[in-house]
Amino acid sequence: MAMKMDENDFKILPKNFFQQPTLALAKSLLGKMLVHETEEGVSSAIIVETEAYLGLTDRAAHSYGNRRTKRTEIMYHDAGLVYTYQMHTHCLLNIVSAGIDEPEAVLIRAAEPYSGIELMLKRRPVKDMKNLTSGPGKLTKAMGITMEAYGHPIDQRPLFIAEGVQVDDIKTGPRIGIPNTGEARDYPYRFWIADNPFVSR
DNA sequence: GCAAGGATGGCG
DNA sequence: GCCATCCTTGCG
Repeated sequence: MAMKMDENDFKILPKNFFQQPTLALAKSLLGKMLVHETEEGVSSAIIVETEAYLGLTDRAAHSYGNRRTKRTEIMYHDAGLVYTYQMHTHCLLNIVSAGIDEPEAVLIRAAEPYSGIELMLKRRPVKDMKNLTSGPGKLTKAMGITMEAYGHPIDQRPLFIAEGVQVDDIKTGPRIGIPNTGEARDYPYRFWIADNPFVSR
């Protein structure tokens, strides 16, 4: 009988993994496993694209200029908490980074389906598999991640990040979709795994 | 109150 | 490249 994958095989990354500088964390998250356990089942995907948002001085960040609102409040708290917010009709997933009152975060932009693919296709039917999780709104839909995740510690079930695969070739470039943020538009705060087909655009 | 504007996705 | 869509924000 063949070995079967189950949620117990995932090695959850501890809280201190998220306590590193935001740019370093954004890179470190590439190749890691994003896992969500729900009543419908378990789905997981390998993170292949991230973006860093550096808070107070980064005009593209929601917390730019110390804008502490109900929405951004969680960014001012501990590294490793989930910052979800709605963009148009979608929920976007971020991991809070840096220290208390340093409102920085890493946006998870794209992932490669790993397990629970049937379940993900049920949540988000697509003809081409390349479309399943190749964008920040796509991956949350496919993995059943909603605004309910706001404030959740990402080192705990049912939504967590685990050890994944070795990554050797990381690409860097400007972030996506922030045209009106002055010079911040060109900051090289976007990271992705070279040649991975699930990277957005 | 209300208008403006997105860290998007899908279609042409 | 265009637009549907809907919540958050800032201002009146």
